[in-house]
Amino acid sequence: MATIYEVSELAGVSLATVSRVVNGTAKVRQSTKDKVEAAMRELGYRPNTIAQSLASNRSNSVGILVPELIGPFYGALLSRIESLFRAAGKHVIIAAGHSDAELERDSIEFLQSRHCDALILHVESVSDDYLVALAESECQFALINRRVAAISERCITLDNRLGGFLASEHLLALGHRNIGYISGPMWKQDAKERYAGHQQALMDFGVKENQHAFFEGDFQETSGVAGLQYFIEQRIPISALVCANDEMAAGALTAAHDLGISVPEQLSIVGFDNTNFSHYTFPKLTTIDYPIAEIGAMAARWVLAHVYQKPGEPLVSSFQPKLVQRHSTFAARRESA
Amino acid sequence: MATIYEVSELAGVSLATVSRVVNGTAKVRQSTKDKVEAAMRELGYRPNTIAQSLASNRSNSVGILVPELIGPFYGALLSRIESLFRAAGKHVIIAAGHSDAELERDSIEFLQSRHCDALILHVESVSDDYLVALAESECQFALINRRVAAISERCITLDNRLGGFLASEHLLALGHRNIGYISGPMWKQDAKERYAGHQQALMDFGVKENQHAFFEGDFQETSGVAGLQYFIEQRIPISALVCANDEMAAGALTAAHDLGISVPEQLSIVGFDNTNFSHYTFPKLTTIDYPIAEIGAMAARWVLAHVYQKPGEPLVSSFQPKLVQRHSTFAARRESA
DNA sequence: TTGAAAGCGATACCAG
DNA sequence: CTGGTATCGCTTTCAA
Repeated sequence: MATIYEVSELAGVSLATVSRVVNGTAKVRQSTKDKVEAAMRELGYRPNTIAQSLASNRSNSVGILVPELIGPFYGALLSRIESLFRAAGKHVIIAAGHSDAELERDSIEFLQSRHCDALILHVESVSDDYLVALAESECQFALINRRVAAISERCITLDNRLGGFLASEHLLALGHRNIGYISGPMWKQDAKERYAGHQQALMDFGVKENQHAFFEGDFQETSGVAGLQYFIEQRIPISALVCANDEMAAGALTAAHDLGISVPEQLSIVGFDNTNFSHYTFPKLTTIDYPIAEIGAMAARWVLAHVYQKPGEPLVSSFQPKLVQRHSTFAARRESA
Repeated sequence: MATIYEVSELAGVSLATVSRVVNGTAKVRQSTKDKVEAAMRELGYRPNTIAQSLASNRSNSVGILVPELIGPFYGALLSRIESLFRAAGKHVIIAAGHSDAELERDSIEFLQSRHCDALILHVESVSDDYLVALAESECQFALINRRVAAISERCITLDNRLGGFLASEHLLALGHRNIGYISGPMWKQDAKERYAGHQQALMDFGVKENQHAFFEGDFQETSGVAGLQYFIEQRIPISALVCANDEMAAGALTAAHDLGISVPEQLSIVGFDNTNFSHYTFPKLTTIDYPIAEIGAMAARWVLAHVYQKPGEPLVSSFQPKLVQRHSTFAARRESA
């Protein structure tokens, strides 16, 4: 591979000049520029990104840390982020944190050791303090799906509370009064907020929450089946069920089939996230749309604007979820029936 | 961040010596080594990977090119590959080719410009010749899910033909004789092979293929619904349906529900891939397991062995799919009934 | 076993 | 507008 040195020689100009035409960092006379470009073409020159990074102290790479690479959720995020950065000539380095504090810290260090210009973090286990400290070091990063007050200008989130509210409001409006709730792990911020939204909706409709109609799951399918089984065994009377994500909703749906409970006639179910499989279920899942790809895109724009000085459309830091009504929810039977 | 220079000064040794203890490239007296390590610890030294790359001409990064980041399939692949390389101190740079020849080539160039030490390619549109030429350049890469004779030592594949065979054999053994087939785009190698396996099974059972019971889909859910609709409209009599992937099977399942066809009683359906949502469907999908994560792991091992001289377990280049029997298939009704 | 010094391929500052 | 040159942080001969 040709180096900048060979190009400068062939074009009969200095190293510095070649660098200028490559980067467009300063004015160069058109005729010189032409010579240089001809030389570059002739040699098939392509700048060595590694050398560029070392000299410029910028790696043109951004690190992305998500909980999992597998599963229906983060793919959409990564996909969007990758294509945006790709178009900007940056590349993404991807790591998985597996919702484990130590692994998350490791991953961040790993990404930093790779000299990423910026990070996009979707972390759940690491403490707020850690993130604040990280922000105080010279590390540039955007935080997804988590709001930390001290660094809120870097946070891009979904209004999870509103999402939880919408899910339950939908059911309440349909006439349901006995609503079960299968939550995510309550140590996770989003799980907590979604649940808070649920409670808010109950309150707004003047419905008293049945403390027993709550089951703490783990966002996995299996806890969806466990949750529904629990409610049935405990004879908790419910005509509707909100699950804090689609996986658990799918699990509950399966359990309902197995228990001979027909959905939505006997039991309405609503999920959360609108993952790609939510319309593969039967009946198709009513759920809350989580615009994860948009959020990823926004994080990418944040980086482009703050780190690469490429301002684009204005940044928005909070997104609104909305209800996607499909076939797993149904009007409650009249009590008089 | 401390540099190697500062470490050498603090430890009272030369740059070269520090480099030696960092890389273990040569014997260093234990006492010197201790001094150096103490100094490194004191300064929190971490080598600058960019400088290492420039000097050593190795980037410790491997590029992964897959068709899509989104969707249920490649996440599993990426996940496994990432964790294997991470453990080996390498990082992965990920790009998407979107099944488009130009984009695939672009992506490969992009990855090369990033000076990846090796690539792992899952490409479908680029020609065999291109890949052979690429192999003849100095580029190191492993090819996933595609067999190119001239470079077969770099190929890691699933026996798609066997998979197609197993799917249809299962149905035939269940007594089905009118079997519809919804294939992937026939220009894709895997789609062709799966179909060939299907034909083989029919032949083995002495069943004549109904040419009209074939529908060419595009591996997307929508073509699954289109396919089943087509068979029904054309009044092609089928009691079973094999779909060349799970997405299309899920689509066919949905269509069956909508058309009032009960699965599996009136129609058995088998998918292919065993994607993570295949047990969210109702009934749960019988399918062919595609050990995509294992295949990814093998590709990673190939790279570790061939590029980084870290031999591990022996390499295998072809994987066997197997049938995963769930609830979407059922014995054919006796003809006499 | 250790040190000195020459790169690796760019960037960027300082003159001219 | 262009050239010279120091520099980025590390690896890798070559000698000692």
